[in-house]
Amino acid sequence: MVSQLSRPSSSDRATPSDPQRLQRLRHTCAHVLAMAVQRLFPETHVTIGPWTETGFYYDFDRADPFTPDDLGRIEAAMGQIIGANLPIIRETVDRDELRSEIVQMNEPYKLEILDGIPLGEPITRYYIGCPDLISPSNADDEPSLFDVSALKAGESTCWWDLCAGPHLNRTGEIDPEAFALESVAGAYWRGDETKPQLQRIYGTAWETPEQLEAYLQQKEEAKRRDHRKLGQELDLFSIQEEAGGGLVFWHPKGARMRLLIEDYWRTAHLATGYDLLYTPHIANLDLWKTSGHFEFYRENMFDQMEIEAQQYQLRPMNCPFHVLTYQNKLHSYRELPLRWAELGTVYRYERSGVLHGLMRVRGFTQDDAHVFCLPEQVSDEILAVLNLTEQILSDFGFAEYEVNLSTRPAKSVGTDAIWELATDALRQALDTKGWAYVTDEGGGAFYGPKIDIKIRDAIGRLWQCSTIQVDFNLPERFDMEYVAVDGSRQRPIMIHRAIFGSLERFFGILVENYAGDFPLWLAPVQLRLLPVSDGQRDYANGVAQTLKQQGYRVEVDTSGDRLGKQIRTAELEKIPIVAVVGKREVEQQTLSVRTRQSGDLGALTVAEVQGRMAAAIADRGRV
RNA sequence: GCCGAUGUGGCUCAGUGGUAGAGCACUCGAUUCGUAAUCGAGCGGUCGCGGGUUCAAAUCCCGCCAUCGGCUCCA
Repeated sequence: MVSQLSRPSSSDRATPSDPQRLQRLRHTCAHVLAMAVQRLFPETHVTIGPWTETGFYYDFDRADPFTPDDLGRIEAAMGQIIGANLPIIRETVDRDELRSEIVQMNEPYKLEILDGIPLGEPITRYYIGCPDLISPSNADDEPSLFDVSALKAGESTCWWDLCAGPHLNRTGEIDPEAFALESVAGAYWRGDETKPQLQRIYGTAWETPEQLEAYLQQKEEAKRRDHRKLGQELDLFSIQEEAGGGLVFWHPKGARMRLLIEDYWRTAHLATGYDLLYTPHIANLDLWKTSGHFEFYRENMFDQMEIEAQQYQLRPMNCPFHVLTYQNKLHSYRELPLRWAELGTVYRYERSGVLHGLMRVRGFTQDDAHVFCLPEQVSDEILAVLNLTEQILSDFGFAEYEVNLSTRPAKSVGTDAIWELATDALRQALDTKGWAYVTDEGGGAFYGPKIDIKIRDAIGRLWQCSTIQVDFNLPERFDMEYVAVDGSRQRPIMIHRAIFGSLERFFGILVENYAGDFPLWLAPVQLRLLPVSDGQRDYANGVAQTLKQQGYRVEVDTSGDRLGKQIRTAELEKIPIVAVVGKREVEQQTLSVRTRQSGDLGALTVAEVQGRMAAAIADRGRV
């Protein structure tokens, strides 16, 4: 038994292998964490602790909060448990025996879990360091929690958790250099906010220290790209306490970029058969009662305001306005499909704790559109939306997607026939497009099935932006009609779709994707001219004027700083191209060009610079 | 909304009960300069807001607001 207490040798730790092993490892880490916590804080109740994408967590019930300091102590204790290489033993147990044991231990959450296991299912527990296997002589040299001789009477090194498993065989199989505790957060028991709030300790765990290092670097990279940080540094936008949380101020540079995005979007839509609408940001509350939002979406709506004894509502969505526009006259089947798009600003009440930079705000602009069409047009319209989505997203540098098709949920409106028609239309469009997708059975909205598209960014993260939804509800509620071939009144099908989703959010994603280093066509300032000394200021201004007249975003550094400083400033502002203007350049009527992408390009004429910029803009690339 | 953390000049951050600090930015002066920081001076803060304790509060206590990490929710 001595070997079981020895420090783990490197051979105990497997080299990278299968994902199941990694999950076991992470799950075991969660147990080791819980064991360490209960050793250090015996009054703590345990609950659940699963593995996650990057590690593990365990939820605890304890009156006092865990401090960052505690985290360090817990991590050290985990290191000791791992160092002691304790055996992990699975035991199938009798439900009633275990029940009385849990009652005696006063672990109410475990009791709830046990009682939730269906009768007849095997019940297992996992021991770490079964006391029978450990004798005092085996204690390690250095005093530790698991130095048995240091234990008080009645204490043991043994710890167990009710758990289905699976786990590693010994704690020593965890590489002590490949895990780390990350943070403490509140979490509700069973994810239900009416239930007690627990303290969740998050950790990360990997097979090797190198993998841990890579993960930590990825985290650093994400931090470096954080749109909130870059938004401040590059002076793109702000969110101000005085105005309120979740309300975005677009600064000149951010606004310039937004304008470019909007112009691109409008052009693309007009070119693909859309018409554009502008509709109000508030409307009579009755509209929202008709649409059903007041009943079903109220918790996300700002409070109503009273205007001359009428209730008005700030809009959380654009769709009712587009429906009203449709209702303003009688439509023939010959007019359909109607494709109406609007950069529609909406306001939604979000609980203060969920606000997050540009990603989650209270006022935002959707690149919304609604297609009103005949049933037989649905499939083609969906396909057209998919094509437009691909064109737009790829122009912004996103070429990889993950697609979900969500089908009819249990609670829903509409007939089987119409659900089938719509779901088939979505499926058929995806098949024609040739996109692989995952079906989320029952994941659709109550009013219709939908396709969601996630884009993968430069560091591999997925962001859900685009959504295409078929809606049977609003046409019904508003009694929408068109006149069919036979003169009868028929109900059109309505498709909601957004490609960016929210301009604010998409802009945030762009910032993170490019780490603020935008391709030339999006860069708020494309070229900055740097005069070496005051004598070149007029020439620089002249060149800037010429290029500005051609539509380029050009400015002259007016700081009076030395060249080195001007270059440093431009680099920090991530300006794609700088052009040094000194005596030489003025004499030869050239610019000495330096780009972020390619470094020093030497002396070029203004026409040459203009040509290179035009080429880079045309292919949405860099100089 | 809930749990925890944080909040000090425009920005990044020192300052744990005794006269509010630094760097950058900004302004002014000198320098007219060749590819990532020229030198000097100056301006600038009721220390998130409101209350309380104390002779004395950025510092201790209470409430609120905002931000950050999560939960829940979601574009």
